[in-house]
Amino acid sequence: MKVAFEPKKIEKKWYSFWEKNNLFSPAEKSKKEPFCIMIPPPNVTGSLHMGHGFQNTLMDVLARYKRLKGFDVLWQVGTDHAGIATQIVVERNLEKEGKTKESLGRKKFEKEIWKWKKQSGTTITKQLRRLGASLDWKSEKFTMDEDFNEAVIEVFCNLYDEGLIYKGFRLANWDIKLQTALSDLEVVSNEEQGKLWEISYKTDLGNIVVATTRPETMLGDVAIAVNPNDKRYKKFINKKAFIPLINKEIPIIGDSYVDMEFGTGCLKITPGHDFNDFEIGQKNNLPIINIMKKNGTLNSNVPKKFRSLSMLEARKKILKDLKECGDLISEKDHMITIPRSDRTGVTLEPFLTEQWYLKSDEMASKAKKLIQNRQIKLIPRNWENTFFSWMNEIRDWCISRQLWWGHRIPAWYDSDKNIYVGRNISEVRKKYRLSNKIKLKQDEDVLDTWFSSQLWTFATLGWPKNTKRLKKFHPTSVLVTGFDIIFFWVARMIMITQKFLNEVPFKEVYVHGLVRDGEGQKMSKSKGNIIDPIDIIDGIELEELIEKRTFGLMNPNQKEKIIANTKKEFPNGINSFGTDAMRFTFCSLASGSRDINFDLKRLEGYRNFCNKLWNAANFIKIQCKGYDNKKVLSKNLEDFWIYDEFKKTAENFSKHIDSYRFDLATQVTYDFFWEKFCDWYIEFCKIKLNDPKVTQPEKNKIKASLIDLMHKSLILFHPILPFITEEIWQEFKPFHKSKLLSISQEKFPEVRKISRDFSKIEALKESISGIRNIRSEMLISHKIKIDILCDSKGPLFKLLEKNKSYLHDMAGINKINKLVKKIPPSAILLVGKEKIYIPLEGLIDVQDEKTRNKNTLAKLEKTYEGLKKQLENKKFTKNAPKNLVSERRSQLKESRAKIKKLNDHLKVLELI
RNA sequence: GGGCGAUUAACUCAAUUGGUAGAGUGCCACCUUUACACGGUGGAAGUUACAGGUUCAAGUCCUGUAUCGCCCA
Repeated sequence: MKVAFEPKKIEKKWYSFWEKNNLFSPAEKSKKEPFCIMIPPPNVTGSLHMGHGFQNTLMDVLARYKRLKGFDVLWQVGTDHAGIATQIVVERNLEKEGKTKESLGRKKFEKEIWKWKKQSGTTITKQLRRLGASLDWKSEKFTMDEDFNEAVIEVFCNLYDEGLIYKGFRLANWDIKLQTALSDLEVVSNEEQGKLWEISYKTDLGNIVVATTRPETMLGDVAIAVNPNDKRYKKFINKKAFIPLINKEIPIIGDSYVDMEFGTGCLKITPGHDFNDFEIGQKNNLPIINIMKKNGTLNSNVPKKFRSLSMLEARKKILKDLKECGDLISEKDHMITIPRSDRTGVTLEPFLTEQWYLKSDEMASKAKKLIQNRQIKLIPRNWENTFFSWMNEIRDWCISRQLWWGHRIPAWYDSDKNIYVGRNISEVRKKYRLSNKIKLKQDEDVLDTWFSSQLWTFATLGWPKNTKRLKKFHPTSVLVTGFDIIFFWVARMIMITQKFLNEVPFKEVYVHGLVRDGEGQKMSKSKGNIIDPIDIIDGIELEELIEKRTFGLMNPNQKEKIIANTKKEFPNGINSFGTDAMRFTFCSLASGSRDINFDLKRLEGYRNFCNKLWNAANFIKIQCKGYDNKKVLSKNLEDFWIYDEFKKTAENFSKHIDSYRFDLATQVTYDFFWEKFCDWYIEFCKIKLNDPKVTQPEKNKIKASLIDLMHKSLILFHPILPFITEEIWQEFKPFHKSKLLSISQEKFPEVRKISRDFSKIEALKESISGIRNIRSEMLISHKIKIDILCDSKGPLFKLLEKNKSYLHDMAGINKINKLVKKIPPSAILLVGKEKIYIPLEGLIDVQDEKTRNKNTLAKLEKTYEGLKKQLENKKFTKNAPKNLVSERRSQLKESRAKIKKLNDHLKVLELI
């Protein structure tokens, strides 16, 4: 074993070992209780980011922990075809070759995408392996797999036959760049600086001034609306107005929707290009005029001079023309909410198209009940509100996309555009009794990616076939996901699973936070603050990091800033920390809060922890060289104590993992191993093992205990630190003699209850710490061994005498002398009710000891006063729990005694 | 405008049903002690954003204010 832990040397080898031995697949015939987690399928051509790293670490901890606890675990792996994202990437690649998808045609383009998937689709799965994720690779799924597609078609056909899927002609959010409709959830609305224009319309009763943020849609106006209660405009209602520039006649209507306070109180109504206007139009039986083509330019419904202009160009021209004819009254700055495409960033246009919709209200109300009666538990629970508020306002879901990559909609049309829906064309002909002579053409559109992802929990298990896996693992145990996709994914899974399986998809949903950078900023390419988890694992030079962060920037102006920030934050690049340290850090940050600010400094501390574990193992290995473990354990006080500490730690660890408090689980782990096991237990053992007076059989017992505790600790830590624990466990095989192939097959460590009084060991530790403290404050070199005095009649003397080798090595104590009548000038240490005297002659200045004691006295008096005040309060003694009151009483007693002793001691010092 | 969350040590975060605030990093002092300097020993550091209230007792519960963030309109 090397001195310092080097993760690079061990990680890769163990992952391939696990995979080769198929350690992560569930056993079909196992009678163990099933436990199942579905991975939120990452984009097949994507790459790992910190969010993935965080999320998959937590899932892996759960999966490994549950295996140790004796469950038959399935952690289902797979990837998502990610319709829009993938299509965009492939289109961009083609662009570089001067090709477009149209020039290739649909079939060839699809082939190109599959080619790309084959080439880059393993990136993310390889990265998941680097994380140590114990996924069941044998059952890996892809949402575009043949059988998965069957499930998608099955669901679509059933929903259609039931009337829940329908085709509707209405406004949808239209991305002019992709030329597809999007669902409400793919819209990102942000406040942006815009303008408010006032435009004058001629009417029968003179001019009326309309306020608008989108003057270009004027060409599609069908009415002007005013509030019927608005005294200013009441008389205009039912009169005619004329659109400037085109002089088209439109009615003036009254509608209470119009806000009298906003703008001029006059609203132009353009149902073809505004969602609110659309509704007003429907209500008032107004026509709908669409003035836009699919690519965002104006169509033949506008005068020739505006045709083929983009919306923005049209705006400029219209404003110019209005100005010229004097109809533009004013132009003011105005903050407006601009809807943009989540994917392309372009401004979305409300656009009149025919799309497929899924009726959602009924399914939503059922899903709501499942959360309300806790059949599905959201953790932390406060996400319920968010969930309900969306469910209450759910709108029908636009599921069709005008893309070429995705599940083709199983609908066919005859020449009269009649719709036939079925699993395939032959089923359609049979179902609708259509002869072969009738020509049928399949719908060109594909389904929204989330339509297939919503089937993830059951389609991966074989549905619609009634497979053994489905029976065994569905409903799944827990879903681990971020709050950003509660609506997109979680809610829809609940709805669709309830509908088709009449079950919940999962019993619990652990909603974790989003990983941000050390300053709480969201990590994004444009901010240039992205950290790649693999770079944390392997490390990266500054230059390469800068290169990575500035490559392919949308806005090259940001480059300088990103370089400066990166240089400032990582002047020496990023060190290699290894997967285990990163996983430990992720866990330590998983407290249930919404934002996770990833701080590399924390990472460093936990890397050190891995090193500590490594070196403790190294120590034991050195000590036990050539030792044949007979597994007879040492049974001294400190042995019982450390086993008891381990027992508490293991229990707390379980408790915290079971309640998804990964941060607390890492805390108890760290505390036990470093503060208890290394700082005290190993130090005790070290002394005995080096002590020639200790017999060989006794030493063997100590070795057995060290090995056993190390073995148990490794298993306990394995869910969080899979690689280092596997490495040490394998190295320790000659000691612990397990016949298993891997630590991952072990059972969660159990320790029998130990009923002992540990006050002696606490007194011993307190004595050692106390003496060290005094020595340090008195600046006594650790090389100088000193004598102490203690009352031989009390139990402390016996304890110290028995453990004098510990005091010798750990506190630099030479002799423990009986108390003599004439106590020499000493520093005094209070241990419980007893005292330890450290004679000061020749060691320190008496004055220093006085100051030290006065400081201690002041602290003691402060706590004493506090306790006294509290206990004098009759309300406290009456109302507070009895055990608390008695605890405070004994605390008071103790501090009173301590104060007295210190005062006595000070008096003695005064005499010197 | 509605809703949710946050504000605790210099930084990043904890604190069970209210019971007298803890880690990691950093800081100070000493130590190259035979597992580990990615280490050891000891130490300093907080008016828990602010103002009220409830309570014997408030970081924790209630009300308000400020700042920041997210979601929905």
